Amino acid sequence: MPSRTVSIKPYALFFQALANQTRMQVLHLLSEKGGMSVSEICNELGLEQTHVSHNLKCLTFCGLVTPSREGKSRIYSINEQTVLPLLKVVDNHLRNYASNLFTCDVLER
Amino acid sequence: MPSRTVSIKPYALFFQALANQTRMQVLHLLSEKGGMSVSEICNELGLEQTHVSHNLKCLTFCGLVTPSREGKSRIYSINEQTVLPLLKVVDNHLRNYASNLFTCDVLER
DNA sequence: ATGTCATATGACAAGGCTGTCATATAAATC
DNA sequence: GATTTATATGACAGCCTTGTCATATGACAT
Repeated sequence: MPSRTVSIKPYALFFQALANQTRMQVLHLLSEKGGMSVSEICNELGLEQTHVSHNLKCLTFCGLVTPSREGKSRIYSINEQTVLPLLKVVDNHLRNYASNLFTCDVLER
Repeated sequence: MPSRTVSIKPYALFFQALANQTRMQVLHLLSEKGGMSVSEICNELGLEQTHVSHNLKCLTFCGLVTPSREGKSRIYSINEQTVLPLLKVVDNHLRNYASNLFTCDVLER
């Protein structure tokens, strides 16, 4: 039995939100170009609206993006305080310790 | 079509390695107690050996842990350079922006 | 209030991941 | 080299996640 029980599930859930190409694409896009409406994201990434909306809901739920009304549109912006340092750590990791991830489709186990 | 195509897949794969309770438990454990053999990890977490080995392979593949022989055992240690800052960012995020994740089982979407 | 534009929601099939079982390999001791 | 101990690998059923389709809601203008 674990000697000190930290609640682990929230961590796994949080990372699950990031473990998806579409959601990572959205985060990268928003982190580079700032707030965007759903349809702008769709156009930029060439993805369907419902597809993007579903994934934005997931990102919103995890506090990674925040929507704000602007007329009929909803502008989504990233949580810079979290996303920017996170991407920085991962950039560094991929470069230095996990370059193999660039040439594979599936996780080994 | 994306105006600037960054390779996104490696990011998603990397986070996928973290999007699992067992693997998060292992990372937390190793980050607190240092290097451990597979059987020690099993005992600490109360998990089956094959289960742990499978997940250690995944973590190793992603460069999050590194094994080293010690007699018949294999000692696994975390990549501190990545894991510690990563957990710090996420700790902070969960506290400030995603406390809802503490009381849910499934990601909303 | 009706129409239109923008976005969200619900449901579901297809595919992917997880944990477990059975089994293999690797190192050390006898 | 046979045995024991420690860990790894392969296969597979069950579950979860994904993207898509059909449809609903919300805001604005007429």
